[in-house]
Amino acid sequence: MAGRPRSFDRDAALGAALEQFWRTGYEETSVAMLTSAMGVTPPSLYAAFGDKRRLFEEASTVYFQRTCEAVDLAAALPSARAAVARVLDDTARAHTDPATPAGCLMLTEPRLEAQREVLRRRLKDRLDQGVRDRDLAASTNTDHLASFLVAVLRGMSGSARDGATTEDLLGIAETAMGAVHQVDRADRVVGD
Amino acid sequence: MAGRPRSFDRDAALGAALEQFWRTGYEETSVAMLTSAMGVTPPSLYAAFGDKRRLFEEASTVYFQRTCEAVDLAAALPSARAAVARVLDDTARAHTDPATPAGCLMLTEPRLEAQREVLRRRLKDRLDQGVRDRDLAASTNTDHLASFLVAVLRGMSGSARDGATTEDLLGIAETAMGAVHQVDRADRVVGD
DNA sequence: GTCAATCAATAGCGATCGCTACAGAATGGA
DNA sequence: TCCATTCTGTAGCGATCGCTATTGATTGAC
Repeated sequence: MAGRPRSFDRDAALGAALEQFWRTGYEETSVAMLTSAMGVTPPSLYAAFGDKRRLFEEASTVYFQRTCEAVDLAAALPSARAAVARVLDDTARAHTDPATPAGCLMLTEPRLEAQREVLRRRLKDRLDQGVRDRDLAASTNTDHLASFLVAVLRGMSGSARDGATTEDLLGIAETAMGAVHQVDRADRVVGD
Repeated sequence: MAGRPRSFDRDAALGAALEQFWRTGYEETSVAMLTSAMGVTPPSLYAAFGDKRRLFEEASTVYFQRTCEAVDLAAALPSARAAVARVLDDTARAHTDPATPAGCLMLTEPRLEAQREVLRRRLKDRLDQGVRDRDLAASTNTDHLASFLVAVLRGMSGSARDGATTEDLLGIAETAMGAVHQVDRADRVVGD
């Protein structure tokens, strides 16, 4: 029944595929690049992962779950403002980590729109909680603010791909924080 | 000396190429897609524009000049804050204009990094002028603010490609404005 | 040891990639 | 009119694309 065991570590190969997709994006990554990065021949790749699209989906799911864990960790902070600051700070550092490709696969890859919407939704939920906790102004438009934050994160990812440094991204993050508790100026003055 | 005249309008063909590049990006746009969009056969394309890369450069230069004109128009507004608001508002509308592809070629295409840097520089110059005019706080970090604005514009472009509406982008733009004159909170309170 | 099952590697499929050789059509100058 | 020149379209170049038929190697079950 049981035949010859596979000669490579599936998880390690998946990780290598993720890094390649991360570095060059879905369309620009050829199967030849993947097999080279994974140390696997094409038939093994297709036997283990189906096809290029499914390999990408599996790899991007790993990536997505990592991202969600980081966001959940930040969301656990006591105030919405602190949570947002943490997400922005983490992102600035992660996007320029020399140990990984620049930028963020989830924010850069066109076909991961659904994951971006999930991220947006999580941010909005945390902001809504912040409004209930009264650490954000009651008049805060959390929809706009969440979309704004995703846009900033995405912009940071693009800047990182263009060669921005950690300090550049931290500057963007710090500037973006200026928009977080100031959606309604009357409330801001009162609230402070 | 003069041989057979070309049978197509070069500028019109260039415009069609621009739209195709705008819609699908450089790498994802094949020469076959270009010839189809331009109504021209491959040899005519190569005779008139050199090769795919040079055609892209010519088309993106047209696009870049249009963008610069719009930014210069906004920069002519009396206050830096008004200029930034205008750029954000224009961008929100342009990125969702049904007459053109969603998003912005200059902000989305990886190989147009140099143009993004020029845009960033123009924004920074206008912000510096705003500091000199005292309509921005003296402590404003115009480098960070300019990088932030490019990141937001870029995020808006990506959101538009994901299907965001004009209203979505206007919400992002409005939220981003909250970060413009609030870089230093002490100055903000005094200044208002 | 034998066999069924599962893997790995070579080699190459049809399609598309960016690009061009070639030949015919259309022009202005002599 | 005839030629040099330039454009146009067909047809196809070599390379790469995503993917797979085929074969031989390696395993556990019996």
